[in-house]
Amino acid sequence: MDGDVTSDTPAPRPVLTRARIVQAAVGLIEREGADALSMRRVAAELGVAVMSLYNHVPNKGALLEGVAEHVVAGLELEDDPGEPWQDRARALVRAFRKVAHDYPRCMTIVLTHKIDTQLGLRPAERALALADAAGFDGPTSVRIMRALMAYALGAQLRETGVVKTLDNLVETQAEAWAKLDAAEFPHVVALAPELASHDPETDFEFGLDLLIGALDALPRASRS
Amino acid sequence: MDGDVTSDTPAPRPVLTRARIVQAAVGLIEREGADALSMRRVAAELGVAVMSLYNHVPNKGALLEGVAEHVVAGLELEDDPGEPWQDRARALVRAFRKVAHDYPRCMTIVLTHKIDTQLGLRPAERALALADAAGFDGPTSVRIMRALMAYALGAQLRETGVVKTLDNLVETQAEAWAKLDAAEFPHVVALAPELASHDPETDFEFGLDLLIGALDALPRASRS
DNA sequence: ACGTAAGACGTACGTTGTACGTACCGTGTC
DNA sequence: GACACGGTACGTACAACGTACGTCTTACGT
Repeated sequence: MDGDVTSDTPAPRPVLTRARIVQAAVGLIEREGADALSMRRVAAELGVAVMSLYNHVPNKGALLEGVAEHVVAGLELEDDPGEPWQDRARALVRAFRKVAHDYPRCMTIVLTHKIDTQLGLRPAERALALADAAGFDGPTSVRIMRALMAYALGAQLRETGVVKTLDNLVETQAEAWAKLDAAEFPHVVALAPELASHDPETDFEFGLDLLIGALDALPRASRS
Repeated sequence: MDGDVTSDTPAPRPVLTRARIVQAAVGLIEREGADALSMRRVAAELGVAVMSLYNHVPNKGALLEGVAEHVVAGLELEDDPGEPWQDRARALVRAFRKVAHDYPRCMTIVLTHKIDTQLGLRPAERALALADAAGFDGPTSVRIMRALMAYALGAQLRETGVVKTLDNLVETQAEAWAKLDAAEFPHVVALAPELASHDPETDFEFGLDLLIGALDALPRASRS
């Protein structure tokens, strides 16, 4: 009566695999935060013993790398070389924004673990391709890529709250505002409402337009 | 003979204080990495028992916040309102670069822990002040601050190698280059030398000039 | 001189990552 | 069909971790 379990569609549950482990880890992190991730919790999530995980993952660090890999694999990088390069650049940076929004609590791990698959190179390739299409020479293209990456990264960190410092405390502790003396932080106090009201979308696009506009104004060999 | 120990300059060694604990933690992190930090190691560093730390720090999380606080306190934010705002903006963003260079391995912690002192607001205040000086209105100033922060953050993360992913693997694994097929990553392969040769200084300034130039070109109420 | 509060310390508990040995199970090879 | 074998699941065990709790020493106000 249990013979048909071995059909051509084996029930995915009992089969333990690296992909399933990573997925469970990602789910756990998104639900309870990166601190809550432990090999025991992941094992419990999958209904297996702790050490069974080590048949598919050498250690916890490798699991975290797997998580980072999984997240960047979620980058939707469809590209239409026919479009103007400005729009392609926007789409690229926005793809970053999307994954960061989809996996907010995984971002810490993505940022602190390297990705040794070629997946990590896809964004770089895209950025270089469109810089090339825009008519920039090699070295400049590399710098453009790095500047775009830097902005995409930083903006996303701020928005998802991975970076707790800087101006993020603004919205959380309303009572702290009272203790600020306007003498030391006049502009911060004066612009309190603007600082408190988050409109990440336009904030993000503002900086993005700034950068792309600057790139557009840059001299280059061939104009489109 | 030990009476003069209680002079006006008490020997800093035996006196256990929060500042000394934080400093030891920072030193340990910079020497051995953030993973090596543990309450026991810090205590050993200071030659005290583990639980003695808890008289000055409620828990490890608070210690990490202290570390983050210490690092941002190192921001050298001298400012001359007389200078053109472009130069002031450059100085501000470069201050970020400097601390990130001074405490590279602490950056992970700085980024993932909030700072509840007013120290965290100093950069924001500076950015808003110079945006104001440049003649931008309130909401725009806030956006400018956020864009500058985003770039400063992202650029520094890339440079210090906190972000292991993206294009950082490029320089480390020279053998990986061979496995890249030029069909999938034509631009990456073509620009390999440029990608490998790191000139962080000019990379950083390139993006910074891009941003500030774009700001300069932005319409605003009062021109300087 | 004495009570009191603060700080340094030791012990102990629960949780973590993982090294190691064991048991099962499907797949060639005779 | 019997059998050895490689891969996988599992349980046990250990060192290191964060920290709650109780104790002891010490400095100080009275």
